[in-house]
Amino acid sequence: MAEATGTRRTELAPRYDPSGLEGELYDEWVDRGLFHVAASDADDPYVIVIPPPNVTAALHMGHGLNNTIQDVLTRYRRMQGYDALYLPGTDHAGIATQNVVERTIREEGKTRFDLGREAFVERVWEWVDEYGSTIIEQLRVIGCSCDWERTRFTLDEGLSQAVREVFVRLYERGLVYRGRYIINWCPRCGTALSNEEAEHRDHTGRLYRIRYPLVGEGDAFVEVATTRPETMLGDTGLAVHPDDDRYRDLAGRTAILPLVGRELVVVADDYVDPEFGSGVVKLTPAHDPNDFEIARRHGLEALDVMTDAAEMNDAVPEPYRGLDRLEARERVVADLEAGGYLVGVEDHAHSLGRCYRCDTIVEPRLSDQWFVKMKPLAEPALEAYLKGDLRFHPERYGKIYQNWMENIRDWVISRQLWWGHRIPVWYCRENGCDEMVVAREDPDRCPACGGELEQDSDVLDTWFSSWLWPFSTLGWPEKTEDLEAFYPTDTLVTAPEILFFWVARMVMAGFEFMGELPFTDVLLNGTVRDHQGRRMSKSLGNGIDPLEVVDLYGADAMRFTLIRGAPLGTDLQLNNEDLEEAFRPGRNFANKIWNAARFALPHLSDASDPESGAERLLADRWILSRLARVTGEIDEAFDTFRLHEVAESCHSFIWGDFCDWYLELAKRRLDDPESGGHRVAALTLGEAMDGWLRLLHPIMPFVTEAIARRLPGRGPEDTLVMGPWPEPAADRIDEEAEGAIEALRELVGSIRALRAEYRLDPGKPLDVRLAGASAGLRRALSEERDAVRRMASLSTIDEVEDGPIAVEGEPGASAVLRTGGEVFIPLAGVIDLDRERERLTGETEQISGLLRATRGKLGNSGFVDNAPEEVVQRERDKLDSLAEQLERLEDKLRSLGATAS
RNA sequence: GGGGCGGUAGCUCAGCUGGCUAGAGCGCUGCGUUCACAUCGCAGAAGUCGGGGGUUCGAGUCCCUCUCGCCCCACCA
Repeated sequence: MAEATGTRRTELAPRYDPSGLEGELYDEWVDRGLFHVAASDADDPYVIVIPPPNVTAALHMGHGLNNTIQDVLTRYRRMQGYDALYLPGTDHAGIATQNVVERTIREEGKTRFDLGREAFVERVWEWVDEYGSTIIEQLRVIGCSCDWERTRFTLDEGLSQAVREVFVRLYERGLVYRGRYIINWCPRCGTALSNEEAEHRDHTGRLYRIRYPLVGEGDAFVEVATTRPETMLGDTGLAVHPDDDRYRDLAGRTAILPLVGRELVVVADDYVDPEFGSGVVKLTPAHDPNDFEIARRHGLEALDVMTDAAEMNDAVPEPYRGLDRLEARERVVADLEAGGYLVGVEDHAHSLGRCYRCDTIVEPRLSDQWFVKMKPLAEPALEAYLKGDLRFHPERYGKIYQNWMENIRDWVISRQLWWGHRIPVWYCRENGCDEMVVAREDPDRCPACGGELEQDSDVLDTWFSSWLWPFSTLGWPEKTEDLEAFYPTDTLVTAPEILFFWVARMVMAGFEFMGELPFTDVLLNGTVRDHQGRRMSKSLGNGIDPLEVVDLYGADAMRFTLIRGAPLGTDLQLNNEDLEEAFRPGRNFANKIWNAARFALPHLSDASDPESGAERLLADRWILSRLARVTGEIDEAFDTFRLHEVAESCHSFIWGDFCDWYLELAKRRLDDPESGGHRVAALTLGEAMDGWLRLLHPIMPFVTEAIARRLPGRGPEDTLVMGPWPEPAADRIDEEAEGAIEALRELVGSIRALRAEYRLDPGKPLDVRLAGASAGLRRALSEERDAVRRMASLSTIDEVEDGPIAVEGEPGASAVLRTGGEVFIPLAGVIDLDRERERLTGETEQISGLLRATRGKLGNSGFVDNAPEEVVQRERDKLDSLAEQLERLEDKLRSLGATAS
């Protein structure tokens, strides 16, 4: 990077090597503060907040995709002149982080209880201080242009203040409450989980049919069905449907709970489905949400029969105490069978909730927890979507969001963990004083009796801090300059898995605490999968390490491959067993650009204004016209978040138009430094490159920057990072030049095709004749004759003005051009005339088929009257072109002595 | 049970409000090493657009239906 910019012939390696170069550029950008935005300067902000990764996380390909998308959007807006802020940070991730540190102390043979709460939390902080910024550092490697001066952590002082403020406010509004309900409990993590944190998966279990004897009725019994026989130890009743004729007189009678001997009253309740099982339900109110509801309606008690670890507790008969719930199940079933109570067992498919952090089967369990009442919060969040203020990309996620909002349930926010935001609630320990204090500042003594207070031992759900992220990171609840300048943010980019966990809740928090949406557009990126379509995961070991990819192929190659491979709303498949195959497109593209620059750079300093001498040629006008069009297409693609189209457009323009054609056409002039044309070509070359380097910069920031600073008159102090972004110059759209160069491309292409068709020696220059060429093609040819000769390997091109292109029966190969005219390659002694006739006959059939179809269309008044004029005109033009092609083909065949078909 | 999505070339996918002879990358076949790039160039093969019906001048695109996949939500024991 230290090369003198004054050197005219910069020596570039023939292979692009991103290693070293990317890191240096990145450091330089950061050192110059290019990614930092001060609130005082932010007149026109564009803001993206990162979905804060867990502090325990290492960067994986999912982040790679997600963060690259955020960075591409940010860089685009920054180049357009917005005060673009990409705000980074991490999440304290309560359960995940606590688990990680518990594992490390387990290696010392200890548990968190051995250390005690304070010492354990201290250990977690030590861990976070040491490893917590790993993922943040890794984001730099992939080129993310984050404002590092604003890095936040959900347990920072300020963010913790926000959490506390929110809890207290919601409590004051009556939206936070404490209650005893059935919640999902993870016995391994030892904590309550929200509905979202319990993942339901299908499972084939068993359905056990059990007899419960009726009291005082001899051998009479009722049969019940259950998938969880161990919970019967906590049964406190039975239920039937009130209209079930079979059990019309059963309600009010009493049954005996086998193995326990407790008497159970039978109640009648609408909830019971007479179709299922025997139509009699056992009620275990402490371990089943439905049973809990029924029991409450009928005043039945709830008996918790398990410990925190899901082992049977002292409320069950002695033989079962201390058994794990699954061991207890076996034991209960065996005992039922021995006692003659078991009627039958059958397979039964149902779904089981599992802990999203450790996959343990969750236990529905009655316990005291804190909840947020969600319905009032959901109303404005739902309305914002229905009104169109909140948009999802792809749109279908809006319906999923709507469905969730409409069926929202209260949110359990207390967690029985040590790592996290402590619940700001204190209880008076004084005998007989029931005072509870909910406070923003830690209270000293009980305000009622002056007694000692004890803080609630629970912490809050991690997501209770994440949902504040778009404003807590900007200083809320303080009225900061940042908040004023950067809230609301603009685009939220995240994975669909956390639509409910995070996105939906942020929208609710935005309305509740800031009075407006936290962002207007939500972009949901797809999932990264391996070659077999499986989700990449640690446990499958099928992940791809982004750092390894960067190391091998460069961040640009990775970014391009990801963006180009992931159209909006689709998953991205990458071959995890062959990284080169997976990332080759990006690597090759970077190399292609590098080599185009390697060729072009030495010429650019010769550029001068066309007015000082020669005119721009059609080729020059064409490439600038194409650039203008592509710029417009790219802006449109950005506006609709179709980033893969941005990548695609850059790729096809740079490779397919600029490298394959413009450079080839310009070479002749560039190689002749004496001509005025040389200066014009150099000028155009520089303009085109300047344009596409900028267009591509958001996706491939490094290679574009490395090249841009080698352009004449530019140095290391000039950067693409701050723009400007190219304007889609409408005045450069040039239909004439596009038509002419298009015809020229077809001419070259068809000669090449004939050469391949007849396996002509690739090195041997040919003589060709051209007849009936359009004015545009003739003009293009007059400008680019030498270039065409070189590209098609020709010695002469004879333009036949009048008369036939070949004498009757002259051996040779012909091609009829769609853009008008005909090419003939005389090939005495080489060509097989039969074969040529056959080939031309095939083409004739194809063209006449199309011609028939087109004629039919235009002869149909329904079409001509109804279709837009533009479409009809296109068909007319097509008809003319096809008719001409057909005529030429038929003439050709006649001259070869064949009967035209 | 409720909600949502998808089936286009061997593979992964584009094809946006219906309208050029349905495209791209990878893979495959053939040819090519002087003049930026073999991480390259040129040419080529390959598609009943899941099946059926309908609307329309016109359907890969809209509607219905069947079929095959996938995802999310849900308290039927």
